Amino acid sequence: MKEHEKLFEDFLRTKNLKLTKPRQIILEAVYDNHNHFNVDALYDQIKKKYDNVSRATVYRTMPLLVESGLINQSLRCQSKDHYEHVHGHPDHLHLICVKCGTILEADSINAEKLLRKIADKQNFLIKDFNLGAKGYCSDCR
Amino acid sequence: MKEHEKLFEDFLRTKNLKLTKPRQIILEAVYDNHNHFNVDALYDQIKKKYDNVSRATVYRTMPLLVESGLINQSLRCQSKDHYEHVHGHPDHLHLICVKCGTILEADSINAEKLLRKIADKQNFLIKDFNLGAKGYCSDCR
DNA sequence: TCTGCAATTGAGATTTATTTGCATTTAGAG
DNA sequence: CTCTAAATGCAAATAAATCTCAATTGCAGA
Repeated sequence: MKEHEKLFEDFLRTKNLKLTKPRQIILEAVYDNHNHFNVDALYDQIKKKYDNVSRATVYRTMPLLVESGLINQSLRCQSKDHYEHVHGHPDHLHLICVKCGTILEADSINAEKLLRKIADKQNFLIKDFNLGAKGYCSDCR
Repeated sequence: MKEHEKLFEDFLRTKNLKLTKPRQIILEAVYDNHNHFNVDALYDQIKKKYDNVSRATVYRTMPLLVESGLINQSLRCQSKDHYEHVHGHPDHLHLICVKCGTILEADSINAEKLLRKIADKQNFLIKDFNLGAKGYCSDCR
């Protein structure tokens, strides 16, 4: 059993919930995604391999995955909720309390550096972080 | 004319658009909100003072306000698009190119410090920043 | 001030995302 | 194997966001 599956099962157990087939399939699909995704895309992806997981189940599973800390709800764009799974990658680690759900930030990570990285790769998505000042960019002034 | 109104008008002019009554009313309502809001709430707020601005116009104006840099689309959501207006407050400054729309981050701001501040005030909302690691919080271990 | 045109609007219809109700099925403890 | 709570699929219901279109408005130029 993969680690994230184990983690999810542990989480579910704490709430008297079960790791069912559909939930396994959804989790697997989530982990096949290495970028942002929305429920619709995830559903399509799942439907290619299995044809018996309903959209409603996917919708019902997302909040559980978020609460478990395995995925984040990332930006909402195009009128859709977007998610991304939490990698083992240092830049994506979370400080999540698996007992009470409390998440604390890691003090060893330089957030500014990370923001720059994100900014470089994805350009303007960093505006959602509320850091900034108005003006002109070098190309425009 | 208030400063933000002027800024919005300038922005609109660069796109051959006009600062109309409904847009003024919407902008005013946005600036009466000192926290997050969604279109629905904004619409209700407007309706209390004026009864002739349609929901469609509010929806149509939001992207313009975002593009102008006067408001952000915020991270928080419950299947609704959320916004907040950009204050003059240092923690909320944006580096927005008003010509081409390019936004650059301010290098003098310590993002980590800011993240901590946000974390302190709002607790777990920082998870949207994708910084973290799993574990237990001091209360739980 | 008047005219013409592009931009804008309101109202309602429409599309799309998300949630819910319910009968049926499933997981897992005993 | 049996029982029960949890989970599912389907379809219907909500709710959010967008679009259509006829009517209106703002503004540049005569």
